[in-house]
Amino acid sequence: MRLFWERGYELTSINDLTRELGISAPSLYAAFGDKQALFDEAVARYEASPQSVTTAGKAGTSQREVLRAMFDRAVQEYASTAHPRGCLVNSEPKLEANRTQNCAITAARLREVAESAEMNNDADTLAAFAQVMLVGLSSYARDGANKEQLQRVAELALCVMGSPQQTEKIVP
Amino acid sequence: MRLFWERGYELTSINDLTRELGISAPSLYAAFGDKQALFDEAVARYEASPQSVTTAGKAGTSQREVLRAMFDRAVQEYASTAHPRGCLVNSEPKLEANRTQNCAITAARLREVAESAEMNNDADTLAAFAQVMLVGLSSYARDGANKEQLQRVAELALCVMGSPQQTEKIVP
DNA sequence: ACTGTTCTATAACGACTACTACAGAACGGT
DNA sequence: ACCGTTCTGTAGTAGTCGTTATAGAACAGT
Repeated sequence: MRLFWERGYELTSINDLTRELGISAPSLYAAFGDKQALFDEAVARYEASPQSVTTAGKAGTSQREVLRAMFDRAVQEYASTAHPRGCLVNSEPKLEANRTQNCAITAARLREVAESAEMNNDADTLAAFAQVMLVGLSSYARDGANKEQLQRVAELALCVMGSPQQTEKIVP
Repeated sequence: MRLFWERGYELTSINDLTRELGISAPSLYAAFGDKQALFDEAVARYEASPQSVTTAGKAGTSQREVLRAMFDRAVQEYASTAHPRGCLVNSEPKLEANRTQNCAITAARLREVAESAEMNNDADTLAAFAQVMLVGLSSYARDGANKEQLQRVAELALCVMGSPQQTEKIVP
């Protein structure tokens, strides 16, 4: 997972993988099938991580809070030095289907928390905007941006939701 | 340029290039040096194109108009079917330096048109936000988004600048 | 101790990579 | 018509790619 994450699919060779895993090629093929299957398992493991941005979207009770939770998680994770920079899914050309699905998941989540005051924000467009931000932030982190730089951009992006006071839930 | 644009550097082989150009490998090497040099020339040609997003940023007399011009151009170009989807520079991992430089160019342009009413928007952060949006939009287009989808996201992104009336230039 | 199974590593496969030595064709100048 | 230069294609370099056939080691059951 780490190797695919930092180099991408094409630039990660079986040789790199066997050296890193400490096993020989036939063992790798016996265990995983082929390179694509190993990659699929790595991606599945990545997406199942509790640190994933998608799972962060489950928090929050308003559209703004959902986006904030996702952006905060992205800022935290994409700039972390504990693992490769950026996002595996949002950086890898082979993972178009995953990005599209994540976008759909976000749109569904946004519809769940939609309030009358924010209904003017189309959930699909808002989810696409969030996905665009995440891909862009991942690239920005890969290009060397630190956590503070990511934070400022994410903060600015939240302006599309208006000020927090405007969208705060009004309990009757 | 077209091949690098649609497949990226690593996935474009000399064989692909010679077949497309209709010349043989030795001629290609005599003309361009090596693969990297040919790639550099292709990127230079791409960036010098009058359709480039960077040149679009030269228009506009306010920070908002500069961003709008860039986003409009991105929407127009990234979803065009006249050439590969998305952006060569913003999709290619090898071109980190180009992205960083484009970000600096945008920041400088934003400072030029800065007005007292918008000085609260830090030009560097705003340029980084624009760059993040462009990378994200490029990925979105590559993943299959059409012009209308890009347009809606770009429109939403402009909300960070407030409504047009607020930032419109006030002639004394 | 012997057998059958499971795991591992060495070594090789064919196909591809970027790149180039060399030979022949095409060309302009005299 | 001939020579020298420039260009082009054929063919090949060494290396890497993903993948696998094969042979030996480790191990459990009888």
